[in-house]
Amino acid sequence: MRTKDENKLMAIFDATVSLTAKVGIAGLKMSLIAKEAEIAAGTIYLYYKNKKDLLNAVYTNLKSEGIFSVIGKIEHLPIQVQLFRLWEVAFEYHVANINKSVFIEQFELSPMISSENKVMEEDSMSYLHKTLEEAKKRGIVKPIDNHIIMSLILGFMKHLAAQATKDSLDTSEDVKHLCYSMCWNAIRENNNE
Amino acid sequence: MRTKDENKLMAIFDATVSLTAKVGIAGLKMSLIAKEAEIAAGTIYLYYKNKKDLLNAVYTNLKSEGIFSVIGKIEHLPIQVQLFRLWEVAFEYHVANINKSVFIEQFELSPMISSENKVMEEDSMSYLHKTLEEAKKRGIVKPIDNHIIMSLILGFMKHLAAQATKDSLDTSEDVKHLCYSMCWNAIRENNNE
Amino acid sequence: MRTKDENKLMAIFDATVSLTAKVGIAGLKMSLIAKEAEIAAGTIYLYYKNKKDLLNAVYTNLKSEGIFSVIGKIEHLPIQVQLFRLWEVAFEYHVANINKSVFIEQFELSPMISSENKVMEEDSMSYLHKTLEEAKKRGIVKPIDNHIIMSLILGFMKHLAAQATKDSLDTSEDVKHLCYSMCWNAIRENNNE
Amino acid sequence: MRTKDENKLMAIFDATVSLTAKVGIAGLKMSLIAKEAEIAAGTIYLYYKNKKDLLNAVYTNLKSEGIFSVIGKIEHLPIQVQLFRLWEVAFEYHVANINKSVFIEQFELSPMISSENKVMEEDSMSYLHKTLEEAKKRGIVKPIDNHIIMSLILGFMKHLAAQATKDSLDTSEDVKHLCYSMCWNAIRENNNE
DNA sequence: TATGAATGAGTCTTCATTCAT
DNA sequence: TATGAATGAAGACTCATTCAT
Repeated sequence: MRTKDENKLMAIFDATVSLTAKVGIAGLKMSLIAKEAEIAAGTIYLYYKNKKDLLNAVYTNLKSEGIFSVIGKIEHLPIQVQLFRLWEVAFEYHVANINKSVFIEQFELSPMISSENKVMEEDSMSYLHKTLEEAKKRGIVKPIDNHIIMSLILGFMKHLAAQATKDSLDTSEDVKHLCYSMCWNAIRENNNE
Repeated sequence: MRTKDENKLMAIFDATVSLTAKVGIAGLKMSLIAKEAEIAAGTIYLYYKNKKDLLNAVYTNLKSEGIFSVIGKIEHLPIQVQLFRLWEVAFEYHVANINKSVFIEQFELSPMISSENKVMEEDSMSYLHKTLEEAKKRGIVKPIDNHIIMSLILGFMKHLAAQATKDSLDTSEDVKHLCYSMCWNAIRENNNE
Repeated sequence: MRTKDENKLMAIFDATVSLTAKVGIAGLKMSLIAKEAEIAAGTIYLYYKNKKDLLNAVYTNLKSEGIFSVIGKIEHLPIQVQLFRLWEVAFEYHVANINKSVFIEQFELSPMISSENKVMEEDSMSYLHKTLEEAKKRGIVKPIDNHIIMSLILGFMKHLAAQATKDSLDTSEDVKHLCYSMCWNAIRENNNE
Repeated sequence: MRTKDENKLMAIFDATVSLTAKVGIAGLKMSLIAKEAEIAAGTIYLYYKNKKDLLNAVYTNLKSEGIFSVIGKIEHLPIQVQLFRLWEVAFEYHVANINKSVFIEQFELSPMISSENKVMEEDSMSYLHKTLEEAKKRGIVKPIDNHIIMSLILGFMKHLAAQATKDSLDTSEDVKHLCYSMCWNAIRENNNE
């Protein structure tokens, strides 16, 4: 492995993601990416066949990046605690990587997305999916369609993360607990109303 | 003489919004807009100075379009019912107008947004804002920062609306009630946990 | 003859000439001509087949307009006086009609000039031409090629007229006499040096 | 890497001037300039921001190009001889560079001229200006306003140069002497008439 | 491999001309 | 006949990609 090359590849990758968050997919120019990555425009073509290829490679990479890969063993914990850990990890990922979320969002609607990527299913959420199913089976969480539950959790999370970035909102431990408890109240069984 | 056709303005407007949802802001070409609006490319320039102007006009218009303008008098209703009505109207708007949401999202990050529009504050939500404050004052809703509450409501709503369009999810009356109750459980006081 | 039409024709003609002097042939737009002539753009096409036709018609007209048509009988006068009258008339024409000179100059180099007009010979000067030949024959004027003499006279005249317009130079009777005497000294026989 | 080619700048410059003389400012297209300069259309934009900039740069350059910069020391010569040298140099410049004169003339009336260039004063003539003043002071040249003298000299010169190009007139040493003597007779003191 | 000047296909935009009124 | 909105061909300009160094 040539370290030099790996660095350039990484630089191009990072430049692409962070620039998209700055100028949008419509403002993303090869020359800009090159400048951000501190290389020459022509150099990008030593690593990627063309712009479409570059963007699709970045996208594939981001999509297959497991959000929960950092999480340790948690199966032994009470399911409610498991859910909190998952939520927390996902939230922290979103706050720390809004650029990635933005890139994904922008790219998915762009004309450059390949047909393979168009059908690509986000699977980093399957872990959460399974845990929710388990919780429903045990009667801890209401038997709501997972699409809806995950819309609540992810929609809330992404929106908040976006706000957090834009308006530099506070994302302290307290806020995280509060937000999680909101989600929890929304989906848990027995709100005894 | 042919009289200047107000419909054309509308057609351009609609074409711009729906095309953006179809091909993204990066794929939005004047010639495409013209074709979608069933006019000649040059005609657009009778109504808008250039592409940037067109997009900014569409954006301004969408942003100032009051989501809640359709709502009747509701101040006399119990605040919980008011909140449901607001939620319902917003949700229905989002489902019916995802294209608009998509356009706004895409455009806000594009290099074509004018500096005036960059600072534009969405004010169609002030109604919801006020009602939430009132509810908090009365102790019906938890004293949570409105940014967070609205992130929950809007994030959830937008995500669900997007899903609904993409995967043609069901958005029946039941689903609406369910989703609203989830939101409500998340924010109401007295979940007696 | 419909007076109405004649007026419009004239208005278009005048607008074309004066606009060219204002914005140059490169800035001459049909819409501008229409506005200057206070008619609608489409109306021009009732009188001229297209832009090229209009400009060529204006050009032909200007070129065949005899500068000396206003001059009375002068053959009986001494040739020196004849020459002065010719010079004076030409000068006054140029000062009063710089726009026309400008149009001719600009149009002759434009891609819109027709091949017929390209070969068109300015014949309004033939009168001057003949008189000069006569003067040379009589030994009053030096036997210099008419091209050169007329370059002196016309070049000087046009340049001065252009200056006069631009810097609003004085063109009093005195100045005219001075300028003419300069020309005269340049071409007359017997400067006994 | 290909090094930025100074020749290209020159080629664009030359192409612009000579094309204007060929097709007029109204026929001047970026694609034509590129073809004439034997480069790609896009390449022009590496050197100039846009068409307006290119033309104004060419203009500024031409205007500040000192016609008399080639002239050697002549102050020690009799003023009459100095004047002849100046005239000769100017004439030769005009004959050799009609394209430049044509460009200047065409451009000054075009809508693309910048406001800075609009007020730009031709200063390459200040040398001639000074010499004329000196000659008038010494009583060699008639005390005529310099505007007028220079109109005679320049108007004559430009007209003749234009004729020379169009009708391939002879511009031999003899012709130059003849023309200069005509100018001289027009302005010198003591024509003892 | 790395560079960035050069290229030219593809957009945006203008404006002569048409056409419905 | 007169209008000016609408058209679309043509020209300006951008930017992904190539290529000489």
